Order: sequence, then C-alpha cells, then structure tokens
Amino acid sequence: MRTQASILHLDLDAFFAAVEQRDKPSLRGKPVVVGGLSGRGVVSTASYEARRFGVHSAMPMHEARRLCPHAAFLSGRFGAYRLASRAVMSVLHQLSPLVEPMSLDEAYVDLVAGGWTDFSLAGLADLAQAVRAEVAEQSGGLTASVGLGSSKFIAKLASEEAKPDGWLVVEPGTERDRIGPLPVRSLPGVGPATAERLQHLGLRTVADLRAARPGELRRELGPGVATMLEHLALAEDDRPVTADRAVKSISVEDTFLVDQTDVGALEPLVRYDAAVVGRRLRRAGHFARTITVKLKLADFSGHTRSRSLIGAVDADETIAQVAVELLRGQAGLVRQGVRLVGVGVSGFTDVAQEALFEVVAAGRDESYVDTVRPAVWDQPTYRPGDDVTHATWGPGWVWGSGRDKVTVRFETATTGPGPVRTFDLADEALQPTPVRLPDDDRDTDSTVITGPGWAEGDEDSMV
DNA sequence: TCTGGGGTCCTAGGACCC
DNA sequence: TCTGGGGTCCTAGGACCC
Repeated sequence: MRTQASILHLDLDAFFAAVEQRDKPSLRGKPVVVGGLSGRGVVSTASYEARRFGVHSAMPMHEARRLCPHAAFLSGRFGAYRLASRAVMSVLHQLSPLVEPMSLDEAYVDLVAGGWTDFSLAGLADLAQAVRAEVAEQSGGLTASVGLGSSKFIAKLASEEAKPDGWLVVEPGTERDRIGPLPVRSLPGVGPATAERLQHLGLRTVADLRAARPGELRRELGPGVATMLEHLALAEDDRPVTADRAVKSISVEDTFLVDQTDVGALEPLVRYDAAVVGRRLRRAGHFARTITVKLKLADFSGHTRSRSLIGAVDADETIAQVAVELLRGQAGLVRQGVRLVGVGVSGFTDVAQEALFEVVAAGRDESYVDTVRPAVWDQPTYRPGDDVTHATWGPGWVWGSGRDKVTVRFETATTGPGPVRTFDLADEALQPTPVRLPDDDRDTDSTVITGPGWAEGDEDSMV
C-alpha cells in the first residue's frame, strides 16, 4: 500500500461519441450513440446528451432508439479512435515509462516510476490539470477525467467520481472512510453474479463487507475471491502498474441476425473467421498451439471446444481445419439454435513447431489412441495398421499411439519386417526431415521418419 | 427483435508423469 | 498388487472488464 497518491488513472469522457462530435460539428451538443446498428447490436458509448435520456453502454440498441429516437446512431470509426488514443497515451508516456493502457480510452500511470516527487495536494492538483489540458491539446479537444490515489482501485474510483471533465485526488489515509458507504459493486472484481451472492448474505456496502463474519465470505465465494474482497474492502490493493502486457489470445466472433441451426451453413463463416484470426496472429508475429471454437446458444449459454496441437501454427488453413472440426463436433448444440459463433487462438510461441502427428481420438479402453494424423493438415490421417509406405511420411506404418507417443513399425514391402519403435511426440527424431526420394522425378521434398537407434530394433511396447 | 466484441483471470477435474 | 502425493498440462465453464 502506497503512502502517497502516486497512481494516476485517466479516462476519456464518452470517448467514441466524443471523437464523433469532435470530427462532426453538427453533432456537438446533441445525443450521439455509437455501437452495433444491426438487429442485435448494443451501445458502446453514449454521449452525455444521450445519457440524459437513459441511454448507456451495453444497452440493446433497439432500446436506445426507443429512449432517444432523435439521437445520431453511428457504427464507429475505430481507425479514428485508435489515432486519438495514441495521441493521449503519448501524453501519459511523458509522465512515466510505466503506463498501463486498459483500453483505447483508459490507462494507469505509475508516477513514482516516472520520477515524480511532489505528492502534495497542490502538486498533484497542478499535475492533474496539466495532464487534462495536454490531452485536450493533443487530441483535438477531447476531455479526460483524471483520478489520483494510492492504488489502482482508488485512482480509478477518483476518476469516476470526477467525471465528466474533472479531476480528483483521494488523500492517502482517507480511502477507507470514502469507500465504506459505496455499494459492493464498486469494488473491482465484483460483477452482477458476485453482487447477487453478497446481497444474499445481506452485504450491500463495502462497510457491510468489512463487518462480515469470518468464514462467511469464504464459504459463499471461495477462498480466492473472498481474500481479494477482504483486502479491497480495506482499500488494500497492491496490483502493480504493468506496461507492455503480452497478448495471450486472439479471437473473432459474430452474432447472427437470426439464430442458425445448420452446421454446414456455419462452416464458411468459421473458415473466414479463422483467416481473420490467422492474419492478426501473423501480424503479431506469433504462432498458436490452441484453437478454440465458441458458440452461444439461443438461451445465451456459452460453449467452447478447444484443441491443443502438438506444435504451434499460424496458417489460416490449419486454424480453419481444426476450427471446422471442432464446430462439426458441436452439431448437436448447433441444431438447438446458435446466436453466435467465434474462433480463437491461444498458447502463443514465437516459433513454428509443426509436428508430425496429432493424436485425435482415444480408443475405447483408453490404452491407446485409434487415430493419428500429421499435424500438417494437408497430409492424410493414419490409424494404427495403416500402411504409410506410399505416403510422403514413410517408410513404415503407424502401429499405435498414446497421448504423447506414436509407435511406428519400420517395415515396407521392400525392406521386409523391421523394428517397432515408440517415439515421444516431442522427440526430435519425429520432427520432419526434408529428404529427396531417389525415384522422385517430380523433384519435390518429402519427409522420412527416422529414429535414433531404430536399426537395432528394440522392445519398446505399444502404449 | 432483449442482451456485442474483444479480452483476462480463476476454478475444477482428469490425464499423466515422477 | 496396492498405494500416495505433487506438479503440470489440457479442457470447459464462468465471472468480470472495457
């Protein structure tokens, strides 16, 4: 817990709507609503003029139209928002190298890391006003609210209280008194579900939370959430300001105008989404090992299916193939009616690690796996017993496989009976080795499975 | 015409390995 | 043949945030 109000939180006011009003003078002073305009869209941002009519973020767009029919309804220009955001963030970077953007319109700044030393009320007041002025200057007139406090939680609370177009310093030492009367919902990490459970325990305010019987929170919310809330209720928040947080997943999703029930009709979309994801993945310079397909049903329940490949990939086609298979595996759910489908990737590495085999389905007794296929997707699928002599992956045939192992029998019509060898799929010996086949007049590269010592044969058992 | 799209983090169970 | 604990990875779901 810091003893000085050394964390700054900046939040642009009604950001998307404000950029629209900045760029289109005719919209100034009028209600503006930015969000999804199609049937199932929701509001991203409402200008303060629109908020007066009850319009707010996350509200279904049709309701916003009902409440404020004369507003300007816009779908958003993210290029413009990104540009404005960049200008604002660069203002913050002049304060400190430790700037943590939470979104296009919001960031924390660690003033200690920036060498700031004057934490007097007057000093921080000057700082807040200078930052807001510079943000307006650099962004073409956007207004920002600034909060300063001894933690992220308190700094954000301060900027919220200052909104719109204001600033507030919460003096260290006054935090607990300030947050006591607030509803539990104002604690970070308390959303609708947790608030409901707390309500059930008769806990409505932060002060109620503090007075909760020991063990009560633990039973209702689990040790993790309970501990976090106990600390936050006392204004104890040690979360550091972290610059350059690495991206951990990339995803794309689409909500349909009308619920869909036909898997086949969804496949082209899933393939397209896979390509969008693939392009973003490559642009980020990453490879991904896990591919996920997400469905949301008519009843709003969410369902995901994911598969981790042996190696990391970034090709559209590979992502698409896996995604389509995962989708097909969910045909039963799709028939119930889906409102949303999404494709995502995660498990990033910075090098490609396409491996030879992908274990697909467990055998009935789970002692072996009955389908093995190359993780390079234009190659055929092999099952134990399949002859791979004539495949580019020869020579030999797949004998069996466990979860992380594949057993190959090195035997072809010309070589005669050969040894059986089990490889760990991570085994270097299983990684593709390009070779030119002697009789290959098409002059294409092929791959041979080799294993250290396989010529002696060995008694590696099937897994 | 109820309820977007992009993320992060946590939990819990099972497999698997040592 | 029975027995155990810890650590890690994978999958699925859910809560939350902006």
